[in-house]
Amino acid sequence: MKALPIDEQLSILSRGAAEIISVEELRSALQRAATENRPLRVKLGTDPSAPDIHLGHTVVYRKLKQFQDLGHEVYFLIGDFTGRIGDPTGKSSTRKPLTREEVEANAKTFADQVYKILDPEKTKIVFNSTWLAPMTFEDVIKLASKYTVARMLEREDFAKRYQENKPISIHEFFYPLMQGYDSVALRADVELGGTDQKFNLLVGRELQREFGQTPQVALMMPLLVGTDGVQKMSKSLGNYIGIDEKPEEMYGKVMSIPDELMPNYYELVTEVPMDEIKTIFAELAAGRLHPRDVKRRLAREIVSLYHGLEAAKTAEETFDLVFRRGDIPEDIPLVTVPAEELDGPGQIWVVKLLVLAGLVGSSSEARRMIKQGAVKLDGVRIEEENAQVELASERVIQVGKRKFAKVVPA
RNA sequence: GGAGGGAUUCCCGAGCUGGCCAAAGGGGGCAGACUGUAAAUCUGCUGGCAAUGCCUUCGAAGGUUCGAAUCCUUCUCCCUCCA
Repeated sequence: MKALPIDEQLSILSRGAAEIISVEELRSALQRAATENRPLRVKLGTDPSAPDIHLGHTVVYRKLKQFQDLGHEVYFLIGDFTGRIGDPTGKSSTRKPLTREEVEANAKTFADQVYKILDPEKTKIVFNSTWLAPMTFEDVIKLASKYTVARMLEREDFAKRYQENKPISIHEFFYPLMQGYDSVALRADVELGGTDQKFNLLVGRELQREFGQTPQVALMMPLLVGTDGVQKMSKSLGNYIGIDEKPEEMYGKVMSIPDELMPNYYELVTEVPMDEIKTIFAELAAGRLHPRDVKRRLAREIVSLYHGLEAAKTAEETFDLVFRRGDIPEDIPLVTVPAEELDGPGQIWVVKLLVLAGLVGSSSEARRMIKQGAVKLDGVRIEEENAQVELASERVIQVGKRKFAKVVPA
């Protein structure tokens, strides 16, 4: 393994990290790996439910990739067993166990998406049911005996619930234990996770020590803030940027983040070198760079990571066309309007046209949009909700700034 | 086991002396203006329907009434206190 100087490795690995427990241990682990010519075993655990990877997830995946680039091995752990227990949020106490087929299907989807970032050659996908399922009740008791209730209650959400007299099921205590035991089973040298995983990562260290292993280094990455600029990125909050999204969509979403988020995004989800990032923001602060251009660059960087440079450029052009000049994008859905929907030769009611084009959810919504001046046909605003419009040949109808459809009579 | 409180539209939360309730207010979302694309700000909209009317909606099912989110009965679920 041709290793970079340890300090250089450390600086790469520390980029964006919220906390490393501890930096010194990481340094000696890297040192050990270099002298013994043995790659570090880097673990990341993930939920087995259907994956749909967004930029938020990629923060940790990028970190894993950095380990790979430095020659280390990644263990991408799918918590298929853990998933049957339910996570300790108290709410979704029990989940349906996934079938073997579902687990495998999800694993494949995961792999497809994760390999957009990770190097398949250096990635091992593992399932924790492999070692957790065969454990006997006796094994479990033994494992449980290695941790105390007091230490469990250090975990913030447990402590809070305990204090507020909210129920904590015994089985929830096993969640951190299982995750920790995964580290033992994998003999992990490093475990990555979001800051919300701190407690679990620390349990891993504790258990490894109990089992006579060198405790793993816990490397925590911050949770990426979503496009709303407030809450963490998550699919259910709708403030996410999926890595499978179309380039145009992705570019637009990046452009919509608040300016304050830019440094954060540059650091966590692009490959722009730290030095350069510092320069960019120094220039920005000095007023020599326009925030818009800094954000354009960010959007280009992100889109090209997942779709390539060409697609990023095209997305940028489309974006400029639509938003800066108010033109109509090139690639918009074409909807054929069936003849029976027409009211007369080449005539149709706008409201109906909007519904058929799929630009609004109901005719009531269509009326509202028209009243608010959001509807344009070939760039001309429609003012009257009962308007009949001509539809003899292809026309472009638009709702708001970004919803377009080409409509054509059958 | 006993006593009490609650379930309202996407979310939180008023209403609950029966009609003026498609249901206050806030949040979120959407749209318009402004911009740099955003953020911030201001304004408007925010159940459905070829629509100054009609239909469905206030945990579920029944009932009282000309008329029920509002009153009665049963049921389901949640919470608090006592044991």
